[in-house]
Amino acid sequence: MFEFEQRLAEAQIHQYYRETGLPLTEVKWTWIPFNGQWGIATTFFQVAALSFGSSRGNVAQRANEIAVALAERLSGTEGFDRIEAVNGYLNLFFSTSDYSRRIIARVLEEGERYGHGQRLNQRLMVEFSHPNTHKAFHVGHLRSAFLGDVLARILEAAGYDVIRANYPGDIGLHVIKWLWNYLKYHKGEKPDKDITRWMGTIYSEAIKRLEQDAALEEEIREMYARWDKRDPEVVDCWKETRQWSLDGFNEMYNLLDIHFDRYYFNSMFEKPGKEIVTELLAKGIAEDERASGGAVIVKIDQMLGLPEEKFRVMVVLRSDGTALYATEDLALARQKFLDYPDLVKSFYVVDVRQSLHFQQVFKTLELAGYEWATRCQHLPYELVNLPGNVVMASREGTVVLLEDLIREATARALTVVKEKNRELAEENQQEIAKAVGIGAIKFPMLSRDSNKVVTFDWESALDFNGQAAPYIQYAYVRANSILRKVDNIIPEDLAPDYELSKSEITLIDLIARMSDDIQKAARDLKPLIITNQAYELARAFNDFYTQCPVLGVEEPQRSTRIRLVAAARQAIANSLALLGITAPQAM
RNA sequence: GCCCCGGUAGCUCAAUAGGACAGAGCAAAGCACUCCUAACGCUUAGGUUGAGAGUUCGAGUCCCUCCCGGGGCACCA
Repeated sequence: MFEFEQRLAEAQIHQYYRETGLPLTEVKWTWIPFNGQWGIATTFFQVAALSFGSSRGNVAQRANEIAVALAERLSGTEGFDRIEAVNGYLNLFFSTSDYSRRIIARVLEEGERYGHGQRLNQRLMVEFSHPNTHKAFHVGHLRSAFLGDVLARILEAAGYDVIRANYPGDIGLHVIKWLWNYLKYHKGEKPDKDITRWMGTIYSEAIKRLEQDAALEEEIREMYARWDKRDPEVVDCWKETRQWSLDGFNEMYNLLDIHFDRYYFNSMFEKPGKEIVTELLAKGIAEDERASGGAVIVKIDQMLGLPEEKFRVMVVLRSDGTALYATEDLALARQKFLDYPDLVKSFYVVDVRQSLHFQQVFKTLELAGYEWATRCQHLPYELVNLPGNVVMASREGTVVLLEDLIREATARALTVVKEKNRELAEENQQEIAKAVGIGAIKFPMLSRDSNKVVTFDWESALDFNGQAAPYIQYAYVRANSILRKVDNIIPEDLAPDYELSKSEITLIDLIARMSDDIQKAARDLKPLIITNQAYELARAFNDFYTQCPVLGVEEPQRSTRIRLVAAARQAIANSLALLGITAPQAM
């Protein structure tokens, strides 16, 4: 926003360094933390420390001397209202009127693109969600779905072209067990509603049956053999029932506003995976120990000549010659680069327990000579547990189903909506409840660092107060409500010619930081930077709302504030969009 | 045994590529609703950032050693 003035100041600082023989260190700007008037700041501790060379000196004192000298020299620079030196810091305060006018004008001009970066013409892939077909979808699965979706949104906003990929686990022992139970006890049945729940029920029933009677394992082996031989009955049944699961997932993805560009199915990679294993053997990277009853393995540490264990040993093919997850992951990684050779990065949003696995897969591919292997990156996240550190697992029955959570959250939101918006049509009330309920579910999973475990409990999941999505949505609604009263007619660009209050300045300040925050979130791959930003923005708006009347004040203050409200509404809307959270029109 | 991650207010979490007094929410106590929607706001209280040593002008952040918790380490995914 003030890039020009900033660069000018930078040039002058360097000029001063040259004249006084100080080292030409980079000038790093930070925001001045104080409220009231905004600006940028830089420190001179580093320069001061360097200036002493090997001899000693009082760094703090020297830093402050430099700051004072520069404050003197820069005083009067255009674009800055005030320049001061404090404790070795040089603070440059922007001219408030000019600054706020520029910010507001820019937001209103750029609209939903405000804060977004220039197109970089660099393509990325984010793989996330990867649900298992023939199983229930529970709350533990949400984290990957939300994180991946929001990362994709953030990276897009930062300027990348993003391919959103899904990798459903559509085959494997769990599917075989499911098919066995279905064909034996439920043949011909079809789910009508709540597909995913129904699929999950068939699966857990299979597990129960197998637990009760160990002899049934033989039937599972037979079923697996039939699958291997591509027995038409089994394959057809698999195809049909798999689709049910996918339909169920799609329903939920639509509800959650999550979309994919590309589906890779686990079942597609069995053969190509085995081909890669053959290749690894030919290249002498993998070792076939099947003759001695072992498996096909890659001794990664040994290949790399590492003295200590790091990547350990990866099994790439079972001793019976069948493929395992690792086999398929080798082929999947390759397929992604066959489809999109220009990928700058290929991200995998998968839980932290698979960290070693991915290191092994990527390192093995690197050893095999695939140069793109170094562009693969695992983005781990911690699990969602139940109180008492209980892991959510379908087999254990320790799960909270997504359907139930959405239903509960939406129902709770609906009672509040009905209470507060009696005059609204039922249909609109439902819509708002959905936006609020789902937003409330998403927010807590996005607002904590991905390497922190989330403990799910109903009470806090359904608590809409405080640092939560509804707070931000409410700020949006309030802004919207003011603007509706002026029929959304926004006054022409004008510079505020009254002294801005602290809450107006804070609000503008936060709006101004948006594009920095998006870039930072993209750089660090951290959605929580956006949840923090959105929350602070909402808080600043709520503060402004209570402190500054808009419609009841005289011109030109009134028009300026209407413009500010419009800019704030846009900024909040953009933040919510990045988080995949709907901004409702009323609450 | 080896590797990875966490430990910040009673609880749940922040802390911008080492930078200004470690900040929010919840819970607690009090205040506030004839005024653009109170799903809001204000005040108070609450901290030896797990412990110890180190690097630095400056450490919650970086190095080292411990303690506690979680996870991972050959044919599960």
